[in-house]
Amino acid sequence: MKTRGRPRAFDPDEALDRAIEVFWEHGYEGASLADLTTAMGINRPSMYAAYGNKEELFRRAVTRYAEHDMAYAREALAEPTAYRVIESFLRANADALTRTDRPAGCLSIQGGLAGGSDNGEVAQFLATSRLGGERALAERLARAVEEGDLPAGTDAAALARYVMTVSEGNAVHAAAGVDRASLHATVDFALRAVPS
Amino acid sequence: MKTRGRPRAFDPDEALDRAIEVFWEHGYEGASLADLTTAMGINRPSMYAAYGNKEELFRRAVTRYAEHDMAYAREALAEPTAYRVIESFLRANADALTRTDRPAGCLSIQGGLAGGSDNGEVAQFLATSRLGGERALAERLARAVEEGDLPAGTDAAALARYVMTVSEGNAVHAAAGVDRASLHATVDFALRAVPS
DNA sequence: TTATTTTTGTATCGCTCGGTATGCAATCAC
DNA sequence: GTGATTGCATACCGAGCGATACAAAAATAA
Repeated sequence: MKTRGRPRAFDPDEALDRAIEVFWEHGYEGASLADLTTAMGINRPSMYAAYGNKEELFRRAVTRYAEHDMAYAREALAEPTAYRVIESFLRANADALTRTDRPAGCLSIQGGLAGGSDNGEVAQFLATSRLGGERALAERLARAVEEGDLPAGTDAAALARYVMTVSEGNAVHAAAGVDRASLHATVDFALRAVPS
Repeated sequence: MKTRGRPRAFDPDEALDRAIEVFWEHGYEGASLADLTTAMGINRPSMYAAYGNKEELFRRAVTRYAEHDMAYAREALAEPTAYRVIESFLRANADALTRTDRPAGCLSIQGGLAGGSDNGEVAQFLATSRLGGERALAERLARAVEEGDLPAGTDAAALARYVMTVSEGNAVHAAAGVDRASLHATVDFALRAVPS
């Protein structure tokens, strides 16, 4: 019942990867359907049939981006100490922001900070997505406080927010063309603030 | 020769302030001429006569924003020590990002990070504008190194970039609705990294 | 084969966008 | 007053937007 009809001539995940890059470079509003479908190598009706509409395509793109392009964030949480969690995250982040085979910066920030023509729904979706990462980091750091890995009384949520702030600031810099070494120099400073 | 003809019925600077808020909230692309002229209280032809076109209006808005809404940045540079320069800047920045009488966040970031339909000219203009602030701070910090106020060998440019990174990250958080106290908590952490 | 189902390509929809042409209103020079 | 000059208001332009209608194409089911 699923194999009937003309078979799809493209790989939805691969097409999604192309869409990710377009959204990444131009933002949600700046990415037109013409840009998107051209990059994806499909026609408009195929896109609508496969993903629904532009906003849904974007949400799927962001989801896939979070799972694949930001896998380093989840991996960093597995580091044994709070300091190494933070360092691993910020280093991998600085590298990811300056990959030569991908647009500079971070989709979840470049996608759209301000509420565009819609009532900020896209921006809010992205903000919620980012906040999810921050909460995960906060939980990991709270565990570190419990374990005595971080000084007692350390505000894990605030420290997590600080780390994410540095990461987002680096994303802004990367989008502006700042190079990898400079981002790592920023990380060098940022790490000095981590309690030991 | 200037007082001939029908007098202008609006104050260009005040109208510009209204335009600033629209760009601030919706970004360059998300702000339509209908939004802008409505907020400015003028008709389309009046806008074109007074400012040229949408992009020119935006550039003037950003310029005025930098001069007025970010005056605290220049004032911070006048503080006597490097640490107080940085603290003053980050504190005032956190307050400015969460003013209740203005949109949350920072125009020069919300205006547009990604290159939209144009070839990223607006994003580049904003990036250059931000970089100007970073350079001014770097020069102030370099002076502090010379004066022995910062440890010899301190990389003033890197420290300035770090401070701006925190400020930009806070702007991203503020745009997402994070409150003032949380931004200051981030500043608390950030200041620990400043060499003394 | 024939009927059914799904995708594809083309051509187009209604709408909103940034930008303007045109005529009227308001002021100054004389 | 009268004419020149400038800003204001309406109505409109071509272009590009996101989204679709429609029919040909390609597969399975019978």
